[in-house]
Amino acid sequence: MEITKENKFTEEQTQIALFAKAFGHPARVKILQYLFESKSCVCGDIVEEIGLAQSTISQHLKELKKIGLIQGSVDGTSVCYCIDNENWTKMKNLLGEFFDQDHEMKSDCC
Amino acid sequence: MEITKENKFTEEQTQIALFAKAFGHPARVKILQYLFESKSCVCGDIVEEIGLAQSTISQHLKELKKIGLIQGSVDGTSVCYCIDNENWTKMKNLLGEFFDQDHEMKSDCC
DNA sequence: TAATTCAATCGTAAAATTACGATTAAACAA
DNA sequence: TTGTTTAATCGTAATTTTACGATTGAATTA
Repeated sequence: MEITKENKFTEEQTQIALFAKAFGHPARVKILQYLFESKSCVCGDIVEEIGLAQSTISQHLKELKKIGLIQGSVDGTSVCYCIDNENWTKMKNLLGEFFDQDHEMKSDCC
Repeated sequence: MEITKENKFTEEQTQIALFAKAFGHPARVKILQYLFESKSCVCGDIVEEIGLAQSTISQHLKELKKIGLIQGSVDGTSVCYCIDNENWTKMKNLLGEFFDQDHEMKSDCC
């Protein structure tokens, strides 16, 4: 998604797409589920859990961090990742509203 | 997403990612919003509305159809697209459950 | 200090996505 | 029948994504 075509879409449309993209790969879905379910959130544990190379997981974590869904805090030589609850809620509200469009459906053709 | 790595992820994780991917581009977000809001759902009108080439829109519509979120019905020389409400609901439930994980959060580190 | 551990980054290759113009095929109109 | 309209498909280029091994850098341990 280039910056140059942002005029074609609203901020909201772009933001929905960016959030959705974060869930658009099963590895990132699994990482997020793991962060919710597990007591541990250490990067090394995530690597073992998901079953992809360490550098690949690092890339996925970077993306999730960039969009704001997770945070990482350094703890010695390891890094602990966890859900950013504030942004998770924002995401839920934005996507939730988008999903609930079917309740105010105006269209009647087809 | 190759088929070969499906063993690394559950059906559910893969399905969540596939649905999310459908929303992972602002053009498809806009198309879906248009289909909900507008009385018209003719392909040509969508092309005008979004502001991308006809062939590009056709590709996006194909993806949305493939994942099952929309249906297309031929009407003369034009094609009328609309939301597949049954699958939209399935998607809402699946993604909604995924989003609501924060309510049963077990993790407490960080 | 030297060796070790952990995760980020680099470099790179393969695959997927996005976009467009051109062409095709089907339905309709003259 | 011939021409027109509409949307799908084809071919292709540019960009992005995904994945991996190798390297780096920071913190810890011996």
